[in-house]
Amino acid sequence: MKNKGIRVVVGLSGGVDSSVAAWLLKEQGYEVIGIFMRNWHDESVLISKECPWVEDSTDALMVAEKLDIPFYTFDFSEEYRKRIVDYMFSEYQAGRTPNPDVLCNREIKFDLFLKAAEGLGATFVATGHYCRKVSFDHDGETIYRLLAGKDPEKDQSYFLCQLNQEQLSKALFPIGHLLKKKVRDIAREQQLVTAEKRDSQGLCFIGKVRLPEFLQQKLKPAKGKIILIPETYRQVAKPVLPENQTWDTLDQKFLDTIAFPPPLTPEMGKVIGEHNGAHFFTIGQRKGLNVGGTEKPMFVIGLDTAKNNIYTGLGEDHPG
RNA sequence: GGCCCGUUCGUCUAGGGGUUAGGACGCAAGGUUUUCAUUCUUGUAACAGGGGUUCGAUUCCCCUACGGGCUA
Repeated sequence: MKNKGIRVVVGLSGGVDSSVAAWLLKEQGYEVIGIFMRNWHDESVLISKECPWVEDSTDALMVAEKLDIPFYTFDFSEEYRKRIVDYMFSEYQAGRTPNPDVLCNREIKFDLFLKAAEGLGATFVATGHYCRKVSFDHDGETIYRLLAGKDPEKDQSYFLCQLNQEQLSKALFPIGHLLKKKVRDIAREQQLVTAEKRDSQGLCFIGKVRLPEFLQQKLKPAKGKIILIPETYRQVAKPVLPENQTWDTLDQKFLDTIAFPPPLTPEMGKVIGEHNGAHFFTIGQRKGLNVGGTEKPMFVIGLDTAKNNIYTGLGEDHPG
């Protein structure tokens, strides 16, 4: 049988996707080991009911039993805090919006988890991500390329964008070529307990949190100004492509002026409210400003965590 | 001190003798989304106070309070 004797460790989250991924691998003849990771212990930050991980780990175990594969639990919570959560705090502190789950894949699932899997003698690590991997030869070297999942509604390739070739070479994504509906159909056919379970949301391994409350573990609230920038603030015209230049030949200076427009300043607008800390907000955000009475909804268009200012604009088509 | 005008959900406002007092923004709860957001759906909430007139006042009249206009 194809793939016989090739050992694969699959991360079982307790959801449908990884359950079906594990089943597919087994069908394909691999020697499959299921691992549940628990990387977060503080339930108090969660929005919904307590201890979702209990149910998740039980479900993962039941799936493993159903498939008749070995099952273990790993705990990387200490490293998860250091590498992912601390990074989140520092990015928000700096007024930026991090993507912890992208980092989580690079640092946890395809680093610590991958190494642990290799320790178990595995050749590959598999997950229930909706994305695909292809390979081709270039100068005698095998190059791996990450592709979007086939289901356009569920594509998760974005979360794996920071994997390097080494990591990618060890990765398997068994459900990337399937639609979500098909995955659920398989789960039902195989009578996996996770078949009807709803999709998980929020931060991977943590869950759905109220961001400002979560961040307050480390970041202190501080009153600051909300400044409304009028739609007419921009004096600079839209950048025009210089003569006899194409997008490929543009010099760095020109690109920089497009990519980094001059920062917003308080003088450009007027103070219309107060907030509890610019580092709790993100550009594009609408909710949470607590300013009403405007004709159109107000969005965050800029953050200055040094001055603790939030810049806002009205409506979707504001130049900011 | 005299003569005018205004006061409606948290905010900006629509209405004008019988309305479920409408909308927008905010806020809240759900749905979508394995980041943060976005988005969708539903919901919450008001006639400044006191007297009249009237079958019926948020609406008309008077007074009080608080804001804007011409005048010793």
